[in-house]
Amino acid sequence: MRGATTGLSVAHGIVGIICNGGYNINKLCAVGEAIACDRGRRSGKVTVSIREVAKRAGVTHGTVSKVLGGNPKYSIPQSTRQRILSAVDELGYRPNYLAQSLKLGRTDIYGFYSGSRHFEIPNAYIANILEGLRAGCNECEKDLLLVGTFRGTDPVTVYNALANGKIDGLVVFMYEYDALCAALANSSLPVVAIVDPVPSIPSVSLDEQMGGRLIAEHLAERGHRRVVYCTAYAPMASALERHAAFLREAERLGLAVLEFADHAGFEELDAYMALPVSERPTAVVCWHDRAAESLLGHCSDLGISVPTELAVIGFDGVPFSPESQMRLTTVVAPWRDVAREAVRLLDRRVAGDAIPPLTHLSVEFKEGATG
Amino acid sequence: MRGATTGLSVAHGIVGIICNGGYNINKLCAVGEAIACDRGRRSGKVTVSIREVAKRAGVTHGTVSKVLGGNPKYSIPQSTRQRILSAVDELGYRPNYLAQSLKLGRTDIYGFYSGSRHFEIPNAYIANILEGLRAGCNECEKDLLLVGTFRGTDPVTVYNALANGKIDGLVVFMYEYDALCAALANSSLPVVAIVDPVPSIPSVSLDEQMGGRLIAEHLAERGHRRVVYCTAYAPMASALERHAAFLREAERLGLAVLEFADHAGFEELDAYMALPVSERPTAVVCWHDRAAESLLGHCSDLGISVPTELAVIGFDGVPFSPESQMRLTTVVAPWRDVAREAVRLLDRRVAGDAIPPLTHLSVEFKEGATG
DNA sequence: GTGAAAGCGCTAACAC
DNA sequence: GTGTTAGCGCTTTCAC
Repeated sequence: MRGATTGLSVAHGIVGIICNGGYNINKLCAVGEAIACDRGRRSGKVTVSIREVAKRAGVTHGTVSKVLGGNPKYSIPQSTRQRILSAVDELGYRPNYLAQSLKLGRTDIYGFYSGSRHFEIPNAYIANILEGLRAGCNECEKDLLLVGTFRGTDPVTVYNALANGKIDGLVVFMYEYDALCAALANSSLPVVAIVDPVPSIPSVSLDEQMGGRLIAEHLAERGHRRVVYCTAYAPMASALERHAAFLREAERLGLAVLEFADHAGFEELDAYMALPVSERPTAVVCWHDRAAESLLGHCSDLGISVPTELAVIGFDGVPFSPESQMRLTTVVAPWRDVAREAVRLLDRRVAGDAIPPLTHLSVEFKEGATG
Repeated sequence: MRGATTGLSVAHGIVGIICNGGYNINKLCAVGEAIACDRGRRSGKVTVSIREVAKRAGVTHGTVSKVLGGNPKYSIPQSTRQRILSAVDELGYRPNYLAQSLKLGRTDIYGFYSGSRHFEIPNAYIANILEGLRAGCNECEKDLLLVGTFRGTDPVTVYNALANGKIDGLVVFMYEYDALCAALANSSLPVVAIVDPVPSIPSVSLDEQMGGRLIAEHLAERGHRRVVYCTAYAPMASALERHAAFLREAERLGLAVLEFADHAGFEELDAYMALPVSERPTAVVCWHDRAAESLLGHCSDLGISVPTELAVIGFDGVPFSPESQMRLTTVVAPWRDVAREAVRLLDRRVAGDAIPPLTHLSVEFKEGATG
């Protein structure tokens, strides 16, 4: 048995040793800073500014700025530069981002705003989107600001919270009929929409046509003739487009399509299932995996065997942990990539490039055990 | 069958109708803004400032500031106030956050930084932490900045990126032996650590003592005599503390404990399982659910039946979707609450209150089907 | 090569 | 009640 308890008992000691040994603490916790700790934030000067560095180095603050800015256009001799850098070190000077940003009109922060009422990060679909945003921001070296929803729903207030200089660009996730869209579209703030494409805002979304088509083809191939489509609780452009594509393809393939709405419970579906066998649907296409999972529960409750009696097809395919994932037949949507691509486009847009109004990412049919 | 296709075909039309009908577009997309769109950001003045509002209202910018600031200390007559508000409306003025923040020394943004190399949002554990941060920030009306990791690992650089005025407070998630800790502890930036407690930084974490104890008690109750503890890949204070608590309690209860490390594969465990029955362990306690899930896979591969031959206990209990979650016996950790509590404390700290150096949240034993 | 000065947009103390 | 002014910390143009 190994001595893990020993490791624990000295754990606090380790901190001091490693920290003091490894780095110049003066650089991290400088004189000015220590004073600041004592006084608290409100009583007087807390941070050391460029002017104090200048004084200590015997130059003016303009010169300090030139050295620190690193613009090769100004040639500052090594001696002065060295004096300034020493002063920076000794005083523990750190440039104030706010002042810098105000002057430069740039914050190096991208924002994300979701108007969705159903926004919950542990929802794997959302988590993947956030991960994509994070990855994208890391790539282009920006921090990511999650703009809070506490401001309510008044578009003017929300817009003001978004377009006030705090961020250099914005990724949004909202319905195209949100009043905010018009404002953002006309704003000078670079914006990219994800998931639900928004007209007049560059958007990154799934190839919903492909999604709808793949599902219809699969069902037809499997010999289904009558199927049910379970629609979204809200008229989201992306879901509608997939729905329409599905219907088009279903018609072409001779599939009869019944419908019921996700939010309305299973009464309608139950009614369909009570039809005589000749008229009874043999598959349900759900607008997303969660609806499909809930339906599977319902089938299990009613003793409907899946997929023999009823096939169930989802849409999303966001991997939970591989082991725990249900073997749902679904269409895998690259949410992570959607978000990351959005940030990449945003970055190009911010840099002044033109970007495509609409970017579609392919989806992939994934045959599971439910249909 | 319902006509969803109709809804789709007019979808784009809806935008205009709803947006124009519902709100004052001038407020959202004002004159100055429209011009800005044309010119782009770099060519000249983009935003309308308080001075332009002042000019239009026939007052000075100081007066405008007073009206907009809403400080009751200054009493501005209705007539002037009205003129100013109209000008604000007509010009589509929005206060510049950067300027405001620079002046006030406050950004209304809380930051989150994770030094962990394993930071991936789709990991349910992380997702729940982020959700807690989001909820907490929403409660105290702050935006949440995810500080990127692209700056590398040099503590000076990272520290500069954190303590530069960009945020009012910080929640961190890192090992206590990270060099950054010392810097943050001495910084004037209010900081709260989560998950792994950091000495000298107020921390919110789980009651690991309780976690370790609950597991040992459960195993003893179930009649186990020889168990294996699967340890973390890194010496995290929280995991070490739980481990130690488990060992203590196990000893008290007369449980023999073998060990193996998560990262080292299953060779050690296999060796234990090859022992004669009298010496063979009957349960494995994993330092977190992921390790447990992976172990379950291993057992399944080797034909070891769980929990008959070997009980498997996890730690985390973050719910994936309820339907898809494995029925793992585990200890449920309230990650969401840990993060939310951290933000609440941070908010109090920023307001000037004293906050406890250490906050522990209770965990809950959850009996599943694996032990 | 370095200094002086203007100004980013805002708030707040002080004067009238 | 309103105007004036200083200044938050920084960058950058223009003199010297």
